[in-house]
Amino acid sequence: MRDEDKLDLIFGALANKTRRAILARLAEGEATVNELAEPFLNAPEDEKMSLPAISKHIKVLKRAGLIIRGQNAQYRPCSLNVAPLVAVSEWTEQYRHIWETSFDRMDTYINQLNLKEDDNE
Amino acid sequence: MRDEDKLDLIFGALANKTRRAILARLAEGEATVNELAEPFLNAPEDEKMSLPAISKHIKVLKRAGLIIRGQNAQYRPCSLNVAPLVAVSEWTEQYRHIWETSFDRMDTYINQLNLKEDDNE
DNA sequence: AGGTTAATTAACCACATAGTTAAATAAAGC
DNA sequence: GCTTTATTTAACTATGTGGTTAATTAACCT
Repeated sequence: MRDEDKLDLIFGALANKTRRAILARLAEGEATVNELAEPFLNAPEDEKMSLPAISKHIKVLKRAGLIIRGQNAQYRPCSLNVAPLVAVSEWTEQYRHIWETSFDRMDTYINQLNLKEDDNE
Repeated sequence: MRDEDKLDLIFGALANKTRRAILARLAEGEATVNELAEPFLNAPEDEKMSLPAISKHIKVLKRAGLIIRGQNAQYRPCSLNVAPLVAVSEWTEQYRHIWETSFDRMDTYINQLNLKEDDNE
């Protein structure tokens, strides 16, 4: 698979709040699926989620290379792999000169305006 | 919409090679839909794409706030808005200390191994 | 008014995501 | 061997993505 195409999987994996939360948790150290799921099992109604749902999210993260699975008895702990995040960082770097050169604050302003308009469409 | 949820749209918009190519083109200056579509209309078989396809991609990019539309006669030029890219950059920054502290090269190595294994699954 | 150009929308298809509940697998511990 | 614990898979539903071709809208130019 080409590097360019890996970015599809990586960005796709990051395009979900639950998965980003899982990564944030893994940044503090490896965890089992149950540990990762725990905060979602007993969560406010609108954020509640089942174990298989988390299991699927983990699959997506693994496919993107963002996590590595271990094996320890019946536990299959997840740990964060930062390499794809480095790839994302490098990708965004190519645009840095644009927002550092000139219309930084103005762009931000227009963007906020723009998102508000979108809400009415 | 919360900032956290905007990231869903932003990462989702970036999770596609065609859309990233459109952004790369826009980094060089504003362009009309036809101008953006041109390289895809006459492309090698496997990359060929129609105008409406590009139009849809632009819609996704606009929803994520990555492009701003102008209006000039029947032209509706697109221009890049970097604010969401700044948001992505800031999001990845929170992980930088992890890959800068220790197992940088090792993580990368494991990741590559990992992706190869995935191909066989 | 009629035609050209730019761009979007409609209607459709195939497939992926995101979730559910229920069943299956795998290893551990009596 | 049977039960418990950890995790995944199956089967299903609803919705989003990514593409197509054909039709529509919008503004310009004679």
